[in-house]
Amino acid sequence: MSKGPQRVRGTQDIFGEEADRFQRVVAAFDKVRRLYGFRRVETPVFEATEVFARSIGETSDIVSKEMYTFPDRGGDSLTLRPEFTAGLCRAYISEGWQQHAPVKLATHGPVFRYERPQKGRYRQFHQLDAEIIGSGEPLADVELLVLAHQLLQELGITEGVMLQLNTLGDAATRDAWRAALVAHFEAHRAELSEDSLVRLDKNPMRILDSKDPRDRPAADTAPAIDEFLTDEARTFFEKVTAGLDAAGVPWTRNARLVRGLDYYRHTAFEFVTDRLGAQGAVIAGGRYDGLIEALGGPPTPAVGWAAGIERLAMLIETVKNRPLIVSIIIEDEQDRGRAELIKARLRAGNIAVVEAFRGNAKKRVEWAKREKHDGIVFVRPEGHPLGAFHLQRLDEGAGEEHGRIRTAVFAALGEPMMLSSVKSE
RNA sequence: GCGAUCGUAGCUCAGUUGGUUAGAGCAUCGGUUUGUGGUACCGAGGGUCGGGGGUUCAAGUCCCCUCGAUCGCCCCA
Repeated sequence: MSKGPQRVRGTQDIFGEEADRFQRVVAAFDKVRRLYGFRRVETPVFEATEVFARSIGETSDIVSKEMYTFPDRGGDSLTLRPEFTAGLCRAYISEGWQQHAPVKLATHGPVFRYERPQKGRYRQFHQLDAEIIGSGEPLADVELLVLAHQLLQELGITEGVMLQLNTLGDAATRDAWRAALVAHFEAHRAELSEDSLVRLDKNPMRILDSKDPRDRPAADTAPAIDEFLTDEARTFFEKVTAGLDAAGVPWTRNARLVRGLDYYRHTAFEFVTDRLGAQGAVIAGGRYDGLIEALGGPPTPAVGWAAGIERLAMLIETVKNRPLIVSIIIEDEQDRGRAELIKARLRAGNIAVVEAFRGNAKKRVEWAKREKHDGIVFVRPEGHPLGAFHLQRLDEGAGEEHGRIRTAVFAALGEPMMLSSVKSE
């Protein structure tokens, strides 16, 4: 189409109402995380490649195919963060945050994955992230889930999103279950899809949630993890579910919800919607008690989740209750001084004021209407018999709104008679 | 990496079985009427029809390649 540089694939320029919704998600998260005592942290957008490679497993082809990795000038390999967790764990180790343990952390920002874009999926996208590092208590899992639930409530996402919950058990449980799964699928090798035959070697648990109908019979008859839960693991999961019930957070068990990497233990969960096509997970997380140790730190239990800001933003309504905004229109630049005074007073009164930079009065009126401003303040010439300005309200219907803009503008402009007089209704 | 659909002015789109100088609305710019409760009037600028190649007397319209978009598969830390 047009010449000049183009947006690179999988990136987005977020503008206008979409940007407002994006910001609303972030604001809600910031509000809620404070209510739970999560501390805001900022970590680098890139890390040594090793941080992510070790967190994901060096053998995984995620590392080679789906991360933005590049050498810096000194020859070190760096990687744009594909998630927050690994970087936060690195910081926990390298910055001595162990002294704060258990520490509750919240952050948000861009993350990067080299993937094919599709609905709700970008190469640079944005996440909210909450982690509790240094606590192995089921209470920590519960608190994160209640926090996530409240975030959705805060955003008005009350329908069409369900919390799916599972347990992966402790290390002993996981190993036993995995072995049983492999044995089961090996026995049904002939029935599996080509994709699942590959999964059998690389990531057998993923066969459980395969979308290929050919895999369903074998997947549906696969041994359930419950048969392998140790007493400790079972007790842990029961405490989590009991906590959710006590907090009034609805959930459903999804025994096929799995995590491929070995350091995941116990709780795994996703808040899932059917409103976003194939990318249905809006908040996902779990307990990763083995990760920090894998990164070279001390054995440290931890649990956390991440949420896609774009996906949440797609689920919320247009921002309502925006602050009042008025257009100011002057007819003659000679009135500039008075106009600036009025603008300053309105803004001091918490009323947003904008002024079209060009066009005659007619065009400016049309612009204000098009932009759906709440009103127009016409600045009158010096000595005008009807006063210094005239307020025209542009709001639709809503009688309450009518009064609101009038009251607010007159209050902000203070003693209107000092500016001259104000036209009454 | 794979598949399907799509790609015409800044934006949203029309463009008949391929046929003369490619259209509309909105936006932009200019002017008229004006002096104000979302649509007054007139006019103008703006497109090598994503890019390249091919078929044809003739291609926005057909074929191939390429790039991009959308949705899905794989993957999903």
